[in-house]
Amino acid sequence: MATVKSAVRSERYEPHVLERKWQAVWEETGLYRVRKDDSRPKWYHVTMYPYPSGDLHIGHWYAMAPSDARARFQRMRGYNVMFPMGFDAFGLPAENAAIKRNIHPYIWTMANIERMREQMRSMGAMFDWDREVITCLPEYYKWNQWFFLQFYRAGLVYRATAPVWWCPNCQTVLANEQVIAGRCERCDTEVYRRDLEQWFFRATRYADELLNFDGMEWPERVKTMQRNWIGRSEGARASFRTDIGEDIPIFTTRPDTLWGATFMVLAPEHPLVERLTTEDRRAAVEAYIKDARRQSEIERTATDKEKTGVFIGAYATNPVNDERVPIWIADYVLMGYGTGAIMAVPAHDQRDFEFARKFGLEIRVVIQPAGETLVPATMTEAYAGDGVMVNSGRFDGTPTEGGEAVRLVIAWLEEQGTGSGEVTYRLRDWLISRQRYWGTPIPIVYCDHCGVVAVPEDQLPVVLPEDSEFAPTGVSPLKTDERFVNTTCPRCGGPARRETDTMDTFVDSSWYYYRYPSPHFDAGPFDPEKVAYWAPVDQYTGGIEHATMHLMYARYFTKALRDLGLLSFDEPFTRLFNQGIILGEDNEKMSKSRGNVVDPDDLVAQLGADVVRLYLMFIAPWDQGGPWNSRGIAGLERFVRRVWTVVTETAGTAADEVETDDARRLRRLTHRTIRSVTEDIAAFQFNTMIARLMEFVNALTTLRETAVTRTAAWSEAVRSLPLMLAPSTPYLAEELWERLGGAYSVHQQPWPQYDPQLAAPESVVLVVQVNGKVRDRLEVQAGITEERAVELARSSQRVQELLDGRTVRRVVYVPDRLVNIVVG
RNA sequence: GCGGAAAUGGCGAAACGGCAGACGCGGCGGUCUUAAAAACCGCUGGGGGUGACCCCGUGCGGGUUCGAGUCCCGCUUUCCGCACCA
Repeated sequence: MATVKSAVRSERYEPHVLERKWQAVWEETGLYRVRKDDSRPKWYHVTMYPYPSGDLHIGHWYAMAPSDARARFQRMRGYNVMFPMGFDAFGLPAENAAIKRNIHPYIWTMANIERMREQMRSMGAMFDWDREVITCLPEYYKWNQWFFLQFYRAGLVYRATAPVWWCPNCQTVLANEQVIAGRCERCDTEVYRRDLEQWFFRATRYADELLNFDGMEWPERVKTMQRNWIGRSEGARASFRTDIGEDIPIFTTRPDTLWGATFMVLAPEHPLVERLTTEDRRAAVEAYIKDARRQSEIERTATDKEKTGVFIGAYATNPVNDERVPIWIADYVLMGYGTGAIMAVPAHDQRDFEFARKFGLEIRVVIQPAGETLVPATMTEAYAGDGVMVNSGRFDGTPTEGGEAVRLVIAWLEEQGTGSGEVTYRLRDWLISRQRYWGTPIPIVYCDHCGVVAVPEDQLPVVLPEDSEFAPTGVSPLKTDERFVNTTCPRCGGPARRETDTMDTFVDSSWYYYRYPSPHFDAGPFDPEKVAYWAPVDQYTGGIEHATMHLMYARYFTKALRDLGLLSFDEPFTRLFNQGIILGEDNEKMSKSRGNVVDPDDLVAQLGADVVRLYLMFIAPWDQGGPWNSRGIAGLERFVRRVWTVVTETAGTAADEVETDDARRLRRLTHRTIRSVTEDIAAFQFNTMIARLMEFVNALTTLRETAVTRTAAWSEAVRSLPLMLAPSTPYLAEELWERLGGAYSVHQQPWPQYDPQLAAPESVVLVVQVNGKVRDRLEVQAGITEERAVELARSSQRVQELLDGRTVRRVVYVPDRLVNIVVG
C-alpha cells in the first residue's frame, strides 16, 4: 500500500497535511477508479459538468461537494459507484477571449481546464479522472457530427429558414444577447430580422413522449416546467378559403366558437400575406411588416402592449357559415405557433376582443353564459367561460360544459371535410445552427452540382481549423477561413463549400453522460456494452436553470438514440435533484462587479476542504441554497476540531464488559444517530444530517472524561464516527479511521448498520395536555400501554388541580407521545 | 396575466396533525489565563411573576380538529418559471 503515508503524524488537526497526504494515497492506490463489477449493483451518479470559465466558484463547490458526499454514501452502502467529471468546453466566452486577448480558444479553454481540475482535486471529490470528457476535443465532437448524420438520415434533421438578427453594417448574424435595444452591440447600427437557412433537430417528433415522466423521480417543479414548455393544446384545424382560392388553415382550441369568427389575423411573416394583399393596402402592409421585423422579441411580446395591425384588403370565407370575413395582419399572431393564422372571435377571446375594439370590428356572441345575456355593445372583456351555443346554426342550444360542444363540432367538421381534430404544441424544433467558431462544425458541404451533401462518416471529424483569424468583426472566423470553406464535394469531387455554422453547445451536453463509461472509445460514440452496464444515470444533480433546455434536449437525444437502435431505454436520468444557489453575503447573485464573490480556494487555504464541504452542506437545505455567511463557518470548524479531539485524544479504548447505564445510553445514542444520519443523507437532507452528527459529538465530548470510555459502547461510538463522516469529510474521516486502526480505506468500508431496537428510544417524554394545552411532562417507558399512560397522566399533581370539579369529556391518547384530557 | 414554491427568534434553520425554535451563528455570563485568543460550561422568542408557574407567539383573516407552523378557504408579500401560444 501507500508509501507516502509515512508523513507527519501530528497530534494537532492540520487539514492541509491530511489533504496532501490522502490525495497522494488515493491517487496511488487508484481508490476512485471504477470498473464493471458484477458482485454489486451499479450506481451511476452524474453531477452536471461545468463550463471551463477558468475559476472554480463556490457555486461549483455547492453543486459538487454534496453530490460527492451522496455518491460516496452510495458506495459505502454497497453500490459500484461511478462519479465522473468533465468539461462543457465549447462556447462563446472562449471565442470572446480569443478576440480580446488574441489567444486561441483551444489554448484558453485547456488552460482553464487544467486549473479547474487542480481546484477540484482540493475538494477531495471521488471523481474518476480517467473518465474525463472534454467536449472541444475532436475525439468527442466527432461524435456530435456522427449523430448529426444519423439524425439527418433518419429525418430528424432538416434545414429551414428562420429569422435571425442581422446587422447590416457588420454583415453578420447576432445572438439575442448581442442586440441591445434594437441595435448592434458592436457598432450601434439598427438591426433587423432576416431569414437565414439554418439547421434544426426535429424535437417536436417526441413532444408527446416527452410529456410522459413515468418511473422518473424528478422534482415536480421541473416536470411542470417541461410540461408548460411543451405546451400541448388540443383543438381543431379548419381552413378558411380566400377569394384568390388559397386556403388558410387555422388552429383553435375553441372550435365551438367558430361561428363567432368575425375576422382573421395572420402573422406578419405569413407566406400568403404577399399574395393576398390588395394594391391599395400594399404600402401600409409593407410598412407594418418592416416595423414588426425591427422590434425585439421583448418589445413584440410585452403583454401590456397595445394591439397593432393592418387590414390587408383581402377576405376569406368561414367554412361553418360561409360568411366572408376581412383578413388582417398583426404581430400578436405568431408564425411559430399553430399555423401562423387565427380566426378571431372577439366575443370569446380577450386578445381578439381588444383588437376588435381598437379597430371597430364586429363582436358577435356565440356562447351565452347561464343567467346573463351578453350584449356586444356593453361588453368590457371577452367571455371565455362556458355557456350555451347561440348564433351557431344547427349547434344552437348545445351546452359547452365538459368539452362536449368541442367534440361535437370537431366530429361535424370532419364529416363535412372542412376541418379535423388536432393537437398543437408550443415546443419548437431545436435550432442548432450557431454562426460561431468555437463549436462543433456541422458536417455538411454545399456543392453547385449536387446541392446539400452530407460529409461521409469516414471523413469525420470535420476538424476546426487552428489558424482562423479572430477579428472583432462579428463574422464567424470559419466564414472567412478560405482553407476551411473551400473543399471538394464528397459526391462528385467538384469544388464545394463547407457549412460554416457550428452546433449549439447543448448538443454536446445532450449525451456527454453516455461518453463517461467509455471516454476514449473510437469505434462509436460509446461502447454499447459499457453503456448497457452503466446507463441510464441513476442520479443526476445540478441547477434548476437547466430545467427546460438541457434536460429536455438530453431526454430528446436519448429517445432519438433509442430509435436509432443505439440505446435500449427511454430516459437518461432516472432520478434528478436540483440544488439551490449560493448567493453573496449581501443576498445578491455573486458577481465580480458586485465584489461579493466567495473564493473557495481562500477558504480551503484557511480552514481546509472538509470544513468548507461541511459548511456548504449545513448552511441550508441543499435544494434551497441561500446567502453565504462568513461567520457561520466557524461552527463547522469547531465541530471538526471536536471530532478530532474526541477520536484522537481520548485515552481508554480497552473494552470493559461492564454495561453501565452510561454505556447503555451511549449505545442507544450511537444507533439512533446512525439511523438519522442514514435517513437524512439518503434524502439529501445534509443540513439535518450534520446537526445529528453534532449532537452525537457533543455527547461524546461530554462523556470523554468519564469511565464510559473504557466500554465497548464507547469504541463502537468512536469507530462509527469516521464512517458516518466519510461522505462529508473524506480527508478527516480517512485520517481518523487510520488512527483507529481501521483497514484502508474508510471509503471502502460498509456503511454502519443500526439495530432498530437500539435505535428506538427506551423512554419517552409523554406530554400531558388539558384541553390541548401542555400542562405536564412525564418520562415513561417507551411502549407504555394506553391504560397506564392515562392513569399516570390523570394522577399528575398539576392535572389533578386543573381537573378539580370538572367533567372529563374525552381522553385522546397518542402512543408514546401524549395524553390530552378534554374537560367541559 | 398564467403556473410553481415559499413566509417560523437578532441571523441560517428544525419540527410523521401532537412539547414550536433541534443544530449552528451571533449575544450575555462564567471557568482557565497576568491578559487576550482558543477551548470548555451555563443562559439566550416576547411579556408577567420572588417563585412553582402564567399569558402571548410560526405573514394576515376565517375554517376543520380534542389538538394546526403543518390540513382547507380567502388575502398580503417575496422568489422562480412561462409570458399575446389562438
